[in-house]
Amino acid sequence: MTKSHTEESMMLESQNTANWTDECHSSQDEHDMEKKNDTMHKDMDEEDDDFDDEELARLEAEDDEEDEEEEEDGDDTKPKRRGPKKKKMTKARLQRFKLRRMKANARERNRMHGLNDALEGLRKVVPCYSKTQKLSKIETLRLAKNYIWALSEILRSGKSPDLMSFVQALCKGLSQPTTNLVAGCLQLNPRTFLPEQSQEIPPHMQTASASFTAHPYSYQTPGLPSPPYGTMDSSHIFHVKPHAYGSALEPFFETPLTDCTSPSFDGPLSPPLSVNGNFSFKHEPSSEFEKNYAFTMHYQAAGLAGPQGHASLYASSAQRCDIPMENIMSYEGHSHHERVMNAQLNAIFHDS
DNA sequence: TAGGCCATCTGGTCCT
DNA sequence: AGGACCAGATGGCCTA
Repeated sequence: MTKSHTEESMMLESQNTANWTDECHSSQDEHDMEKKNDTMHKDMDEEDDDFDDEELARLEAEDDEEDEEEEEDGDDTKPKRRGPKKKKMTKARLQRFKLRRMKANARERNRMHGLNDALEGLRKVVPCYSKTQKLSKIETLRLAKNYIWALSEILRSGKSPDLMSFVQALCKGLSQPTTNLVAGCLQLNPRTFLPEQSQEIPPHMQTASASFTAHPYSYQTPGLPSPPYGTMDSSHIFHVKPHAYGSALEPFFETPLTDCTSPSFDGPLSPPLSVNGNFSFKHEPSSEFEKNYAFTMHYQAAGLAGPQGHASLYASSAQRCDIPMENIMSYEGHSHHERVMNAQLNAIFHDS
């Protein structure tokens, strides 16, 4: 503590801690109560705000009176102590301290709520949003960082990466469950693109995705904690309706296609070609919505001003879709977000 | 039951 | 002096 002792800490020093906590009816009790009833938070916060000024003024007044009493009580026989005078822990001071603490707690709660709101906003704009299985805070930040990096890499190079390397970049350093979640959102099998799982990057990716796999800001996460929910069963991931091409898009990457109608694949993925069929719709967009919901929608939904460049960049490609929309998205019932996201990816891999 | 995640409280520090 | 920010501690909830 570099600052001189605060009044509160001095009081604490002079008080028996046990008595202190008894008198203060344990802040943890308050904490427990709060946890049980969320509405109580708001009540508490409001109470704090309403109560404070008046009460504080009253307590200050009481405090002054007691200070005067203290001075009168001063005993000349006792040796004078050096340093800051420790004020006696009066009832008024105790109350005042409690009051300050309550105010500080309320502020801290609000601050954290604001932080969480911001994080929730971030969750909504990273390419994997599920209300039922929310990304953890740390995973949200990691995914956001990867996403930013991946997008800026696209801008920087002016080239579209192939889907695999894009997803690899997104999933860099993410936990297995998050990777599965991202894969689920993208209708991919994480086994097919995760070096950690598949051990090696498929040869066709080594050339096409050099810049993407060499993540300059990649952080090594040795011993990345394995979350308790463990590996998601693939049945959670691939909620794709039966499809003319097979049961899911997963096989697309195990038996890659050059296009939708001729399921064969050889040679390296070149960005535009490689993903052409995978994120395409079979029908022409029938509505303005379908034509335009690409990136602009994404940003609008997030309450952000959509970057003009992106909007125009991605708008056109949404019209090249071949695959029925309803077959694209079905994960966890969040089809809208996923449609939007797939449209973005679709655009990314079409426009170069 | 262990471990991960989270919300909250708390005291310290810095800034205005 | 008071508020913002931060990090440590704690306990609850949830899932494997």
